[in-house]
Order: sequence, then structure tokens, then C-alpha cells
Amino acid sequence: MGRSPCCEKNGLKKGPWTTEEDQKLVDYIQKHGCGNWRTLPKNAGLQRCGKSCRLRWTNYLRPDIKRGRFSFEEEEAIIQLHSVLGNKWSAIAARLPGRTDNEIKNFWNTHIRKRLLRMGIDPVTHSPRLDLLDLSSILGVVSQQQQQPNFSRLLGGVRSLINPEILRLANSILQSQSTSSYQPDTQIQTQTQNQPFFVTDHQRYQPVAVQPVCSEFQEMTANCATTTTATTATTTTMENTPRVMFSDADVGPAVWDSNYMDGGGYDVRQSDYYYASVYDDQTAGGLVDPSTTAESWFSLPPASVLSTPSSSPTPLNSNSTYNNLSTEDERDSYCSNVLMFEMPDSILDVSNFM
DNA sequence: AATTTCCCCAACCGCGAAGTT
DNA sequence: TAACTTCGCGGTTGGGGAAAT
Repeated sequence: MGRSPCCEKNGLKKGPWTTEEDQKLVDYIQKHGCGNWRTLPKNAGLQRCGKSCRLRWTNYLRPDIKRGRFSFEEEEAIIQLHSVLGNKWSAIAARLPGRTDNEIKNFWNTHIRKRLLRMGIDPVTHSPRLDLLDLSSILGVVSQQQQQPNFSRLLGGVRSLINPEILRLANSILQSQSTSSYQPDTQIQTQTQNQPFFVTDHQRYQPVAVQPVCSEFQEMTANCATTTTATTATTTTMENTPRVMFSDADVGPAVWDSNYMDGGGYDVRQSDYYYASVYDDQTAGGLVDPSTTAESWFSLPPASVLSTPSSSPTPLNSNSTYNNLSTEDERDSYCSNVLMFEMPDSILDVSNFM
């Protein structure tokens, strides 16, 4: 089965392209189209192999290539698509107009992957790296959070993935360690049945009523906050509505807001995870204005972008909030609030790629 | 200012799939 | 249907610029 020799042919140039070569290639393709890559370089007067020409064209010279920094939406989409598609860069690129598979692959390897690792998230499985989470570290976090108690955020994210036995053990130890000095800086809402709560489909925030949040979470917050005002008050505004991740098991037969399901929406219960993270100003670091609209809070590309694989994809607009974050740490902080969600199957139809 | 280290990304390589003869 | 060709994908490399020392 022949793999034809290509670049190793004598006399063919390798390495960086010159502007003259670029011009020759562009001129030729504009006149004759791509056609046969094998014969193109000869016809175009280039001392390159066809493979090199194709790569140069598809990754650099194509007129529809968007260059420059990846927007927040693009990054979010890449993370989401990667969680479903894995390293199928071409499939991911097909959803991001103007971006090449090579560019996305490079961006992933040099930025996103490192960021996920720093955040303790396995870039392959998109799950918290539990191999790094032993009991002592959990307890260490708990101990720390007794001074700066927003560990519910941590637990919100990984609760369903931590070994329940470890959680129980931590819980029982916590019980004995819990002191009356605990004063949360965040109003942790222990949800009770039918209390309004925000569950998002990344685009639309609608108050919905759900059943209690995870039992461990409730237990732990209750145990920690023995003397606190662990409030059950809820609001229907974004400003002070903590968001907690919970999974199917936690939600149960919830009462759903019928408005939530109307045109274009999807049943959040179908998603693997419901968005989660207790928001607090400290975590956000002032990077996000909590009073801004829900859309800017969580501006994933519209479902239509992600659910129409073969149709003309909608360009992703840049998000000024995210793009203004100049440092990796700032992006880390920002991303930590948005990474913990999964696209529902109904939105991400990836069958075309499989 | 000089040197070293780090990081990014364009380009290459090898392979498998699809197409052609 | 086998042999061969072409294409496209994903992994990897290395040159060059930026940052650190």
C-alpha cells in the first residue's frame, strides 16, 4: 500500500516559506484552484512538494483564515468540543470558522492544556485530577477554608467525582474540627425543595425550582457553619446568586420552569453536569461585573453554532471581558468559573464526526 | 549588554483512509 | 480485488523571538 514519497524528493525546498513563494501559490490557486496538490507545485513553479503547498495554503494563505488571539467564546467552544471529540482537531476546527486545525491544536497544547493542568483538571478527561486529591489535601483545603471559607466552590466542582468514602471521612473529621469561629464570606445557599435557583444552559438564566443540592454538600456546609447564618434566603438576581454544580442524582424530580424549555432551549437535566460554582467576588477577582447580564456572564456560543455541524457556522464574536484579561492567572480565575459544565447531547451532535 | 532559558507556532513527518486504476 | 496514488489528520520538531538571569 503505497505511501508515495513526497518531501524527500531531491531538489525540493523545505522550511519557511518566502513571500515570493507565497505569492506564487496564491496566484496559482486564485487562477486555477487547488486541484491536484501533487502537480500543483510544478505547475505553479514552486520547488516544493504538494503536501507542503497544501499545508501552507490551508494553514496560512487561505483568505478566510482568522488570525489573532482566540476569543473567549472560541476558547470555551474548543474546550467543550474537545471534551466530546478529543484530539479531533479538524472536527473542532470545522466548528470554528476561520481557525485551522493546526492553530487550534497549537493553542490547545500551549495554552488550554497548561491552564487545565494548573487548575488540576485532566486535559484528556476534563475531570479533576483525583490522583492529586488525597485526603490530606482535601482536609488541607477544608482547614484553609475555615479561614477563607469558600471551599464549597471546590466541592461543588468535584463533589460528584470524589470518592464518597473520602468525603464521608473528611466530613466526619470536619465535624470534630468544626469550630464556632467559622464565618463564611459567601452566602452559601443550602437549597431546599422548590426554592428558586438558577440553572443555566450557558445562554439563558431562568429561575427554576429544584430539589436540594447534593446531600454531602449540605452536610458539609452545615457541619462547617455550625454558628453561621448559612442562609436559605434566595434571590432571583445574578448579583448574589451563588451557583452550585449538581448532578442528576442531586436534582431528582425537580419542578422546572416551563419557560426554560421553550424554543431553542434544552432540558438542562440532559446535561452531564449542571453548571456550577459558587460565585463570590473574591474568586472573580473583580474581573467580572456581577451586575452584568447573564449573557455576558456565560456567553458560550449559541446552541445553533454547536448544533449545526455541516451548515454554515456562525462566527464567534469576541468577548471583551475575557479578552481584557491580560494574564494567564486572570484567565485561570475567570475560566475556573466557566469550565465546569458539559454540553448536553442534544446540543452537541457529534455523530457527523464519529 | 551578553548569555541562557523558555515559549510559541509554522512546518514537517508518518500514518491511515479514501480514491483511482 | 489488489496495487497504487492522493489527501488529510494528528503528533512532533526546531527556529526564532521574548523573557529571565
